[in-house]
Amino acid sequence: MTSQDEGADGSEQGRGAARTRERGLHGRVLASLGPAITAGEYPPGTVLLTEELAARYEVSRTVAREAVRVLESMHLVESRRRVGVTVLPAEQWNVYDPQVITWRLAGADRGRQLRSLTVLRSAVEPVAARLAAEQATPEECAALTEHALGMVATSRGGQLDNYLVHDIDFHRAVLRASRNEMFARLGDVVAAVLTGRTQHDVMFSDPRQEAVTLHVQVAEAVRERDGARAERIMRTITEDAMAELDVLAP
Amino acid sequence: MTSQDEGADGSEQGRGAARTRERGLHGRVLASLGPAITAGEYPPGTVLLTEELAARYEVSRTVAREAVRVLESMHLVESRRRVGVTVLPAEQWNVYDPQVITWRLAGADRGRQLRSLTVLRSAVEPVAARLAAEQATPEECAALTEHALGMVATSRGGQLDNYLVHDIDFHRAVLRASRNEMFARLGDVVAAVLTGRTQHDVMFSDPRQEAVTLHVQVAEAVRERDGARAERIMRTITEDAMAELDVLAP
DNA sequence: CTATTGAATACGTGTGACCTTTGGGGTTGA
DNA sequence: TCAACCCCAAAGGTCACACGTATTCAATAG
Repeated sequence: MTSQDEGADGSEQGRGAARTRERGLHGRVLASLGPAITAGEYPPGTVLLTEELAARYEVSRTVAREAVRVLESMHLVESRRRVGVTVLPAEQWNVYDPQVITWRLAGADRGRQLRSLTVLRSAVEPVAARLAAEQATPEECAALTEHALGMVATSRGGQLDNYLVHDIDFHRAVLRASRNEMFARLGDVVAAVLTGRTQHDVMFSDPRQEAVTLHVQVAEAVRERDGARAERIMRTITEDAMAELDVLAP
Repeated sequence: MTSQDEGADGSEQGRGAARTRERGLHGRVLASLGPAITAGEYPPGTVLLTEELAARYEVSRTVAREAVRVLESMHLVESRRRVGVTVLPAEQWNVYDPQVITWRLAGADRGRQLRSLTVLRSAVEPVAARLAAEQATPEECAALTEHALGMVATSRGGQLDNYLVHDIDFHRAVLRASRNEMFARLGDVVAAVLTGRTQHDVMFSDPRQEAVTLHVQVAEAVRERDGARAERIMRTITEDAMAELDVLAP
C-alpha cells in the first residue's frame, strides 16, 4: 500500500464536524479562501479576480473557478462578468452550511458564532426532546440511557475528553430520535458547539453534577414517554449552556 | 463547435419563459440535476459519470465538473476517483441549503418537507418572538405592527395574495428582530412554507380571524417588551400551523 | 487461499484559445 | 446641459485536448 499522507495533519478529535476535507487542489483553495472571507478579511464588496486567485494559490484558472463556484453556492461571493468575484455581506451567507460554521468557529468572531448556535440549540433541542419522547424506539431509548450513563461514568476524574464524546452522542441521539430531518441535521452543529466549549473555555474542573443529572433525567423522561418533562429538562440544560457562555465570554 | 446555441436540435424554445436566472451553463445543469436527485430519481449509491453528464446536457466536461462541485458542497453527491459521482443518502443532504429546500418543495416529497419545516418553525419562531420582544428597536416594533395591521386589512374579501405578503413580512420581521443570524436566515424558509401552504392547500376561504388576531397580539407583546407573552402567542400560531397541516395533508 | 502486482478506468489538473456579456467612456444630437 | 447611443476593452464563460493520478478489479504467484 502506498503512503497515506492523510493522517499526517494530526488533530483527530471527535469524528464528524472536524473532518478536514481538502480533496483536490480546489479544496486547498477553499480551505484558505473560505476562512479568510468568513473572518471578514475581505469586506463586503471586495472584488477578487479569478486570474488573481489562480496566481496567488498557484493553480490553474479551472481550479480557481471550481473554488469560486462552491463559494458562490454558499452565498459567500457572487461572480459576475466584467466585474469579478464580489464578496457578499454576511447577511447573505449560508450560515447553516457546516463548512461555513466550521470556518467561522475557527476564525475571529468565534464568540458570536458560538452564541448564535447556542441560542439555536436552546430553541431546537427542547422541542426535539419532546418529539423524541413521543416517537423514540426502545432501541433509541436504550442508546440514550447508555450515553447518559456514559456521561455519569466519565464525569469525575478529569476525563473531559471521554465525557465530551458521550455528551455529543447523547444530544445527537436525541436529535435523531426526534424523527425530524431538520433537527437531525443539527447534530454536527451541536457537536461543534460542545467541542468548542470544552476546548476553548478551559474547563479545568469536572462537569457540574447537576448537568449530568439533568441528562439522565431526560433519558428517563424519554423512556417514560413523558414529552413535556423531557422538553422542560432539556430547556434547563440549554439555558444552563447559555448562562455558562455569558459567564465565560462576556 | 461554431454554432453552439440552438443548432439543429432546437430544444430551447422556452428560452424566454424558462429564464430561471440560472447563471451560466453549469446553472442549467444544476437546475436539472438538483431537483432530480432531491426527488429521489437517483437512489443513493447511483453512480453518475462526469463524461456522461457532459454528454447528456451537451456541455463540456468542465461545466459538468463545476455543477458536480456545487452538488458536492451540498452533500448531495460525492465525487471519487475511479468510481464516479455517487449520489449520497438523504440523511447527508444539506437540508438547510435554500437551493435544496426549493428543489425539494418543488418535487415529490413536498409534503414531508413542508412538515419538517413547519416543525422547525414551531421550535424556532416562539423563541425568536421572545428575543424580539427583548431586543427590538422602536422602528422594528413599528414595522411589526404595520405588517400585522396589513394582515388585518387584507384578511377579508379574497385578497389572499396580499395577505400572504404581509404574513411573510411579519414573520421575517420577527426573525430579524431576534438579533440572531441563525434565526434571521430562516426568513426564506418561512416564506417558502407560507407560500407553499397558500398555493398548495387551496385556501378558498379567507384566513381565520383568530390567526390574524394572534399576529396582532404578538406585535403588541413585542411592543410592550413582554417576551413571555410573545413567545406563548407565537407558539399558538405555529401549533395552529401544524394542526392545519395535519388536517389538510394527512 | 492469500497476497502481490499490474492494467484499465474515471476523475483531477493544466493549458491555450476563443466566445459572450457588460460596464464605462466617448460621441452625437436635441 | 443632458440625454441617448455606440463602441470597446475587461473579465468571466466555455471548450477541446492532453496528461497526471488514485482506485478498483482481476490475474497471477506464493
